[in-house]
Order: sequence, then C-alpha cells, then structure tokens
Amino acid sequence: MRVLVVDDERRLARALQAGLVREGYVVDVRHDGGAGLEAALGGEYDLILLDLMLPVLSGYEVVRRLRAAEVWTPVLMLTAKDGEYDEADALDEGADDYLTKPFSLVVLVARIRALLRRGAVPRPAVMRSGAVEVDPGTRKVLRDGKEVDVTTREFALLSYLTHHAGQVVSKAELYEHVWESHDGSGDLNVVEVYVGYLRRKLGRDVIETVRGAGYRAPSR
Amino acid sequence: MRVLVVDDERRLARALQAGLVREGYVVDVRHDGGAGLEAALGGEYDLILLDLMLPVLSGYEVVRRLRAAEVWTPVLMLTAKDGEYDEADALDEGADDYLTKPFSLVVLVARIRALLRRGAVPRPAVMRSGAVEVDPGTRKVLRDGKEVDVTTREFALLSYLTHHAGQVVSKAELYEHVWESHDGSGDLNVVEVYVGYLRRKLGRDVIETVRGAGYRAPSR
DNA sequence: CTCCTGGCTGAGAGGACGCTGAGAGCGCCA
DNA sequence: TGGCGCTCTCAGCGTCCTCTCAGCCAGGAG
Repeated sequence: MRVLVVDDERRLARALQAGLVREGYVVDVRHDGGAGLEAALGGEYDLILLDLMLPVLSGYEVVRRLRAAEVWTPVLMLTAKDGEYDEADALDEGADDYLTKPFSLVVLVARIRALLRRGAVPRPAVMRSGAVEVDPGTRKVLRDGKEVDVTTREFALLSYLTHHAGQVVSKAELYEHVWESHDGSGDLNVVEVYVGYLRRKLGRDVIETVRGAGYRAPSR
Repeated sequence: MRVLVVDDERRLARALQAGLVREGYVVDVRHDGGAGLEAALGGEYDLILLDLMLPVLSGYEVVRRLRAAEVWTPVLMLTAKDGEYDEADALDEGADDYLTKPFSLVVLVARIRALLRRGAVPRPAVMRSGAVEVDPGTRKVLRDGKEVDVTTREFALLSYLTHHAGQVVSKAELYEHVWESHDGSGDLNVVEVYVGYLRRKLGRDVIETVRGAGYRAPSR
C-alpha cells in the first residue's frame, strides 16, 4: 500500500511517515502543493494525505486538479482550521474524508483503513490518446465515441501504449509487458503484427512508428 | 436516495429527518438497534445514519451484524462520546465514517454527499440493464415488463451482473460470488452453463460475452 | 540509383475459448 | 417410491484468436 503525504510542516510530515511505515505502508512525502500534485498525478498511490494550507497550491486546488485529471485516488484532507464550512468545501471538492489537527495516529490509521477498505472498487481511470478512449473498467475502446471491438491481446497492447501516451515505447518493452516477460528473447514481429491489427481497427494514426526506437501513442 | 436514521433521541431523530427530507432524501426512522438492524437488513437503503449508543443493540453491534450478513450499505456513525478509541473501533467494525455530536446539518449533509458519491456503488432498489429489470426485494425479474421465472442460482448470477452493469466481470469473480468462494479453483464451466440458461429465458442480448475477459450486462 | 535494414502484411495452422445437449445426482413433495 | 425441478458435470463442436512465416515495401545511406 503506497501512501503520499503532502504537508509543509516537516516535523509533522516526518512523524506521519514514521508512524505509517511502522504500520506497514510505503510512504512518499512532498512539502508543497505543486510537488504533491505532480507526484499524485504520476505515481501510483493507494491513498493521499493532503494538508489544506500548502505553499504553491492549496489542498483544495490539488484535489480539484486531481479529479479534473480523472485521478480518483482516495484523498484524506488534513486541516488546522475547523470551521465547518472548510470541511464541507473540502468534501465537495472531491476529498473523501478530512481530519482536524491535532489528531492522534490511532484515529488516522483507522480512517486510512476505512478509506482503503471502501476504496476496494476504485474508479479505474479512462485513458485517452488522440481520438481513442480506453476504459479498463468496462474493457471498452471508443474511436470518436464509437465502440470498437478488440481482442484481449489488442486491448492489452493498446492499454499499455495509451497509458504511456506521448512516450516512445520500444518493441522489447511492449513484448515484455503484453506478452511473456523476462525471458529476454522472443519474436518481436508479433508486436508489429498486433500494431497492424489495431491500426486497421482504429485508424492509422492511433499508433505512430518511431523508426529504430519503437511506437508512440499521441498524447492528445 | 433512501436514508435510514437510527437514534433513540427522538428530538434529534426528528430534526435529522426534517433536515434530510428538505435536502431531497427519503428518510425512515428507527429508535433502537434491533429495529434498526431489521430495517437495514430488509429495506434497500443507500445510506444509514447510526447512533453509537442505542437500546437493545449498540451501533457497533448493528454494523457488525450488517457486514456479517454481507450488507454493504454505507454507514455513517453518530456518537456523543469523543474518545478516540471509540472512533477507531467504529471504523474498524465496518462503519464508513463517523460524526461527533453535536454536529451541524451543513457538515452532515456534506459528509453524506461524500459517502454517496464514492457510494461503493449505491445499490438501487431495482436494477435495470437493457430491457431487463431485477428486483432484489421481491426476487422478480422482468423482461420488457413481463415477469420471467428464474431459479435461485440464475437470479444470483443475474443480480451480480446487473449490479455491475457496464463492467466486465470475470468468470472467476462470478464463480466466487455466486457459487462457492475463496477456494480458488472450481470448474468455471458452470458459469457458462448458467449464462446460457439466462440467455435462453431472457434473450441473447441480456449478457454480452467479452472473450478472454468475462461477461458484461449492458449498462442501459 | 542501389543496397540494406527495419517495418508491414496476407495467409494459414493450431489451439484456446465459449456454447450447448445429454444426463446424473439430489432434495422435495405427493 | 415415483415424479419433478434444480444444479452441476462432461464431452463434442464450432468459432475466433494468436502467432509464425515469408515476402514485400519504405526510408536512409552511400
């Protein structure tokens, strides 16, 4: 279980980290809203602990942007204020719970457990690349809003590419993640074949060839 | 949205009811743990507000028994105590959130909204998928408004699928939830057989096959 | 222009996957 | 005890998917 802690009070952040590590969580720490947002967007976290009052970007703002980017990681808001409207605002912005400082580690851990428990069915993120939308939850692929049938292999390949949209991904990397892994050698031609299948079903432009390097799904 | 309020302080219960009705919720009230549990088990609620200190059965006990009976309606615990261990206990028992009395209606409503939003798929009283309607209360299935007889197994399978309408559900997951669970292996062919039965009774289109991934009930 | 390398694609074998009909076992009821 | 409905197993069959192979095409270097 990976937890991201975003708090500018370094002492508190370190205490949280220590406490959570002792509970068996893997913990990353950021000290301002900007860095926090970046980490939250990129990293794969199961939960985010977010201070409300932060430099660069406020906690509110971080949650708003996260949700706007369709990242649904559960967020537990930490706040020193305790006016009721702050709480209500935070929850309405898309936070999943909040805790007023000072709080005890016991309560925090219990709340985290409750969040993770119900988070059992996290909304899977829908990935976009160009005119193509990939939804891992419903296992549907849309081209210009129209559903297109793809096979399991094709879906796996497309998912991997759109998940890394904008980046060049080598055939070897694709082969390792979508087909057998780790045995080093296999015939990479199968990757080319499946790229071909996808292009036929979804249009030439869904996957660009980068000669000598690999393939790339356009980032938008 | 149906909400069940269980609280033995009648004045507070009535105030909650009035406030929530004004917000557009349908509200039922019970005044002790026994009656509350019974209502929660039988009725289809989207949310339960549960006092911790109750006659007959405590709030703890009610949540425990609800979860033991595999009823996953979100529970918001109300408590007059504020020792941290109470909170932690309640959350560990399976409550989804708690609120310490006295609280304001603004905060309560915001918390309710947050709970319903993540709602862990709030279970509507009647589930629809395509031309099929499934009513867990009466255990009836309608196709184009006409009642169709289904057996217990068939009903369980159909319920699970329509409850996750739009999502692809693997045969293994279906097997685990509708047949024996947790022993990992069993013959998944039985799932195919029952999908076949349902299709014969309700029409081919009630359940889509997603080759290599599982089955899906159309989302509308 | 020619050669060479890397990428693309049509055809087809083999296999995995899903569907179905037949029927056995079991519990319930008359 | 016989009949009935429900549940589940099994085996066969057809379909679709996957992957290999061989030949072709395109781009880049000289």
